[in-house]
Amino acid sequence: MKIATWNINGIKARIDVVPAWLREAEPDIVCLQEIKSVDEAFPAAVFEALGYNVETHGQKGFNGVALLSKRPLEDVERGLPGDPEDVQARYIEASVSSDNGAVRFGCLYLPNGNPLGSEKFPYKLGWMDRLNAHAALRLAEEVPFLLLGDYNVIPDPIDAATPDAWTTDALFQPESRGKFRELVHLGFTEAVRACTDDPGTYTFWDYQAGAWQKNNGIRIDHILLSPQANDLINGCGIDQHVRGWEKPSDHVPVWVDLAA
DNA sequence: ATGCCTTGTCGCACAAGA
Repeated sequence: MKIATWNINGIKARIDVVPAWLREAEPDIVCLQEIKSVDEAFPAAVFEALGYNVETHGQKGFNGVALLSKRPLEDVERGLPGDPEDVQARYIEASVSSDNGAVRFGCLYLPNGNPLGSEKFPYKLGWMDRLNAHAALRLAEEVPFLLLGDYNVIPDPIDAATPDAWTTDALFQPESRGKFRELVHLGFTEAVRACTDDPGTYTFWDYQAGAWQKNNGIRIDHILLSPQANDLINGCGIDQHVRGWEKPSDHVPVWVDLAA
């Protein structure tokens, strides 16, 4: 079972590229972020025609997450627990049944947090605290569980082509990196780093200043595996070539293959 | 240092992204 995450930066603008990648990669489950669409406007029929079940947690103009799955999506939960006042659509969670039992997964779009000094940075850190608390509860269930998405965190200097350029950015602050590390240390395996320690392994390249052509990227889209999910892992990958397609998102798909 | 691009918005410039 291949399960992927991809920040598509707007479903309307990516209505050709996303199906093209689905046909090529044939993932079983896809976690989409930044659909920038309300639920009613999400083009579910396009994906249903490709054999996917669709669940969305949308918002007008910004944010928004969605799940595509060839197997039925069960026990869907929308929104990150812990703050009823939070109206930003950044989290959706569901389960599928497999030959090796149920697999549960959360699709997240973690706040960017820039600029430092604004209210956006503490919002990011608070959101991370809520994510970590929720993740701890899921880990205690001792079942296959994955947290996939755009974390907006550069974990380590090796995860940026030019780490010095990010020292004043919310994505690379010690607080952001520390909370991400705390999350992993709850007991997750970070899939991509378990598969490769190669530098130059990025998932995002800015649209500006020829970042893609220069491979001036960062690695901010991650897949975390509970121990029970990690036991099932066959491999993982980053479909970097998609960044070179016409009208691309600035992020590319990241995926894991599970024996499930 | 700033903008570099791209997206969505009841647009005719702007906010937000990372």
